[in-house]
Amino acid sequence: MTLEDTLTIREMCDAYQVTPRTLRFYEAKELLFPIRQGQKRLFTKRDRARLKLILRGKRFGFSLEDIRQLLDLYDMGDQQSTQLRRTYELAQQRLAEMERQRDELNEAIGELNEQIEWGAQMLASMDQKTAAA
Amino acid sequence: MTLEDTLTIREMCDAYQVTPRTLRFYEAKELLFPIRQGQKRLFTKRDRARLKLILRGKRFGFSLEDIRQLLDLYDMGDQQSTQLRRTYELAQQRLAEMERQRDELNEAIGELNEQIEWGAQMLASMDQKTAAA
DNA sequence: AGCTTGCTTGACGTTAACGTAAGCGGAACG
DNA sequence: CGTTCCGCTTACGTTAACGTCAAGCAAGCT
Repeated sequence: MTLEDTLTIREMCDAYQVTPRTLRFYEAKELLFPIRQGQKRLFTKRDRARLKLILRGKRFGFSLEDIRQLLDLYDMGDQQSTQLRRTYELAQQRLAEMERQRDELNEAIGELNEQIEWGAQMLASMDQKTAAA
Repeated sequence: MTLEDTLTIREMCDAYQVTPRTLRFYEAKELLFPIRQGQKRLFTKRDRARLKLILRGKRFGFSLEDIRQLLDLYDMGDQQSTQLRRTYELAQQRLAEMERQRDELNEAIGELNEQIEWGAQMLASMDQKTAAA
């Protein structure tokens, strides 16, 4: 029974496709805070929510350190406004950075497309030769 | 006089905003092939063309090893079309990957914006309180 | 008791793309 | 001739995000 609604390390691994090493690593980096039952880790609902966000962040190309900062934005209930404001600014910086990255990526996609078309034409002409022979 | 139309390592660095270490590194990785005059490297027109492509490739997020393969696409006079086709496919894969990343990034930007608005409203209400006091 | 299985904590290994420092060889300048 | 540049090679250092042992406890099965 999962009375406490917690998962063992292995259950977490199976559920999220990560290794035990990864989960312990994230704990060491203060991204997760599993509780202990004796020696063993038990991952709570909160840990699962955080892990989802961590994995999403990673797909976006954020570093774990960046992610740790963003995670704090989600948890903050009613902190000092100075602290909140600082985090707010941090989020805006990230956003600007992300938009810049997106724009560069779009530009790169355009250029790469040109290159590919170039290569495609070359391939087409070679195919013609091959077909002729 | 640049009779031979070659650049020294420092001229290259200034021209392309890279360090000497980087150029030597690229040579070691067989991305560039400067000729030698005694001990010193001299970078030819071909090296300059390749370096441009290397730097562009890096902006696209290719690894140096990927780039080395792509570079061969440019040099290939009339190689096997199989090889050319492989490289062409590699570029397309990369493009798909980049588009996927861009889409995820856009999604993330949207979500992050929501969070920020949330935080902004909270800040606004706190400012009102502060002003009232 | 003995063995296996699962989890734990170190601690060292790995990859990419360079940075950085040490030490040496010529060339140019005063 | 001494010093200052510039460049060369060799080689160790760096960062991120884990992988991969090593060694050891605790529980459960037989």
